[in-house]
Amino acid sequence: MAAKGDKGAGDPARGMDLLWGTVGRPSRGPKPSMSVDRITGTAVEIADAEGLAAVSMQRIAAAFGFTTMSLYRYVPGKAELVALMIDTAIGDRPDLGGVPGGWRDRLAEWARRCLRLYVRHPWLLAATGGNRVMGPNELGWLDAALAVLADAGFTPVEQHDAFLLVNGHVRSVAQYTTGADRLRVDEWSADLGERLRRHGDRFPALVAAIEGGGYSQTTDEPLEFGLRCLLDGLDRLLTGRASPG
Amino acid sequence: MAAKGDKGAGDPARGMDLLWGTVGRPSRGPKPSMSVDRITGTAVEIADAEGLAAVSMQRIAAAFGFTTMSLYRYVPGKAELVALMIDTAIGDRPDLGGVPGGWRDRLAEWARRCLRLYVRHPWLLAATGGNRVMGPNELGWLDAALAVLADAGFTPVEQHDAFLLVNGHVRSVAQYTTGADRLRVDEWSADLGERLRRHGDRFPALVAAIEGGGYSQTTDEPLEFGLRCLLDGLDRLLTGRASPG
DNA sequence: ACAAACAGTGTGCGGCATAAACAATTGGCT
DNA sequence: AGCCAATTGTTTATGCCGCACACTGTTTGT
Repeated sequence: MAAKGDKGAGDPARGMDLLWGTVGRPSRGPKPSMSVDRITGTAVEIADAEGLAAVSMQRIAAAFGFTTMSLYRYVPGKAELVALMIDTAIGDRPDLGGVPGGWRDRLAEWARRCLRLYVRHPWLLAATGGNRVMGPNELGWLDAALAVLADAGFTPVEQHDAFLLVNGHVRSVAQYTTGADRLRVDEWSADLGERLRRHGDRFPALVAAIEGGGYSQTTDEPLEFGLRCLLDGLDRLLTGRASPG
Repeated sequence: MAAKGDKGAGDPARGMDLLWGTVGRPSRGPKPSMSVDRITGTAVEIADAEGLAAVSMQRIAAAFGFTTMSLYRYVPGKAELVALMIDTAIGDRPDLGGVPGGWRDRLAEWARRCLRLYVRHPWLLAATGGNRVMGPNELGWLDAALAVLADAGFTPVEQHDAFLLVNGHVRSVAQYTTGADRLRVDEWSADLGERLRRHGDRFPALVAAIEGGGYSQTTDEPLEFGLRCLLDGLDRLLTGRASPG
């Protein structure tokens, strides 16, 4: 008889407890052969190596030599497992205390470390695509950024909007640089170039830009360009308020 | 015997021809009951109403009263169909000729219309997540933005980086506002609030920001805030170059 | 000693994309 | 007019996927 407050393995609310590490281990019963951490860890390894699509319950279980269904003794479902993967890959909040300079340098450093995360785990972009519940580590990163912005003198709403802005830029650069299916893109890019040359009059600005210097090749250049613009704009907001004359 | 230049229904290179409308209709054989346009159209309708996950070959075929496999006579595979859906949903390039004001106003108008696209088709965000080949309509939107930036006096590389910046902001705001699985989020948000209150010391800036005014409720506010910052930063780049004294 | 709680297995369902072989239809060419 | 080749739509089957359910065996509190 399960009490109404129970959180069995199949309880969807257990996902939050897993995320926050507040899970009570049972006393009776056989000792578990695996653990949520080890399952999540191998899932992240698979995703890092072969992409998020390669992460299936069967694939993870096979890596342990167990059956697929055994995983459901540890994790309520795949959605919860992905949430765990995300928070694991994100890791501890960045320590921006030792960053020299002002709030601009600290926020820029936050962005650079965030981008490094997306580069290390290319699947993170797709996994964090939709609206979802943030885990403690993700909240930690959010808090670190908000702390910098609050210290700089922005209001709560401005902190929120500024975070959305910086985070969006990092994700945009990450998407531009970390190509998941580069192979198929290369396969078609020749065809695309051909068509662009044929329909050049339909895309004059695009053709002109490509011929006039193309696009950035390095990862850092687009990130730093955007950061400079962003921080300049945010700075203008602050200075305009400090000296309203 | 298929010649080496042939593009049958199963040929993956046919995807590009479908995207660009350069497809030769056969003369022999029965008259087709469906068309690529109608298939793509209903696929978009399904995605608009029930999300991208609801779009399956069987679902589309059932909407026509045909079998699943019949679709493969028109489309090489699902990936190509999604590409067609994207370019269909994006639609014709925006006409920014009639927008009063300078390049700032035109670029802002581009961003607003782009956001409207994501609001109208919430699945577009996820569908355009990874690296992929852009269709003619998407290239048109890109060209429209590059034209504004080129006219303002930015170099080709700057045009590219600035586009990445603006586009990223729009996508960021779109992700924040258009919640796909809002239900499950709401289901957990109460639990999250409880945990935030309990672990408040771990996220001081976050708690302070929430208690001090929360976050933006409207769609427009975060978009306009970010746009102002972005355009200010871009403007500074131009004016700094015009008067280097 | 016994029963409750738990771990891992086996089986099976419904859904997904898609490959292959097939019958029916149509038009170009002789 | 008639044939053949090209094309359409169907049938059938394969191999994935997440996951529900019933079952066996193990551990531990009482």
